[in-house]
Amino acid sequence: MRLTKQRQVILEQLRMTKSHPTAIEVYDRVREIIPNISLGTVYRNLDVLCRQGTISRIDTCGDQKRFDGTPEDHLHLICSGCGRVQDVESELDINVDNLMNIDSEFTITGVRIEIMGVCPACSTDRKNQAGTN
Amino acid sequence: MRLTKQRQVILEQLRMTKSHPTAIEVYDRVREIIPNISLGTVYRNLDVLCRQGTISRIDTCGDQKRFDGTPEDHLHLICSGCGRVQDVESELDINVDNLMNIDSEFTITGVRIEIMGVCPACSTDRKNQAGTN
DNA sequence: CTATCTGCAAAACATTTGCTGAGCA
DNA sequence: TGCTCAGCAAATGTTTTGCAGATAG
Repeated sequence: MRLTKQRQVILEQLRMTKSHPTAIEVYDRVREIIPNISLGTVYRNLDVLCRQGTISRIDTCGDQKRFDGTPEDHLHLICSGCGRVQDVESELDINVDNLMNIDSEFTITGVRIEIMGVCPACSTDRKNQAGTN
Repeated sequence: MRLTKQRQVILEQLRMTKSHPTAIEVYDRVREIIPNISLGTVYRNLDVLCRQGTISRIDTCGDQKRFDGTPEDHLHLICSGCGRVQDVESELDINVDNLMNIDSEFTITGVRIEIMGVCPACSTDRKNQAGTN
């Protein structure tokens, strides 16, 4: 795998931010450094980095996928309004018992747990909307 | 809200199946009864029925959304290969403690829990692929 | 040198929407 | 009869892909 300028900057920008940007948000950040990079290149590199395990893809947060520069195991807090994702710092005490008792033809591989919430921006929107009713 | 033939058949087909079909799968089933129904009508009705709470939408199972005719609270088992969704019959003992201890500017509203697995069809695919390597 | 990668543009795919005519209540 | 709804087709938004030229190793 070649370390191109494009791939380098994409990974760097993803690691630099605490947010979990969409492909287009990554594109916008990277364009400030490589103005003529193409969106296709961004998508292709995000895909390669995911396969490699260098980054991870969150595809449970709405219509656009989001990318996470730190694939280490941690919980995500997802805004149900806009899909924004935040890492959860706090430890969460979750007991998942009798997972293996599930009766199905599927091969069980694990559980997916995500915290749902409303981000400050969407919270404001909701209040304003309520006011105009 | 009017009870059109189209709306009636869409809901009926969704309730009739244990699978959690995508919009296009619903469209295909309904077309056997109303051959000239349009895909737009299917999407519009699925949307209305979701807003109403009559059905529910699962949008965490891949690129296509899936629809569930029984919106009562139950767990989903999702195939990580193809996104197929199955209801989980067994009771799962899950303790989620200190959810409210999460330190964030988000307003926490709940937890989303899904069981991940591989369905029989994808399991076979995987084996075949391994064989050809 | 050459296999991999980029930029560009077009294609693919799911979903939404505008419009006009149809049909439920 | 009036207002909601259906069908059709075009638009939208995200992501993927084909191709020809550029470049890392």
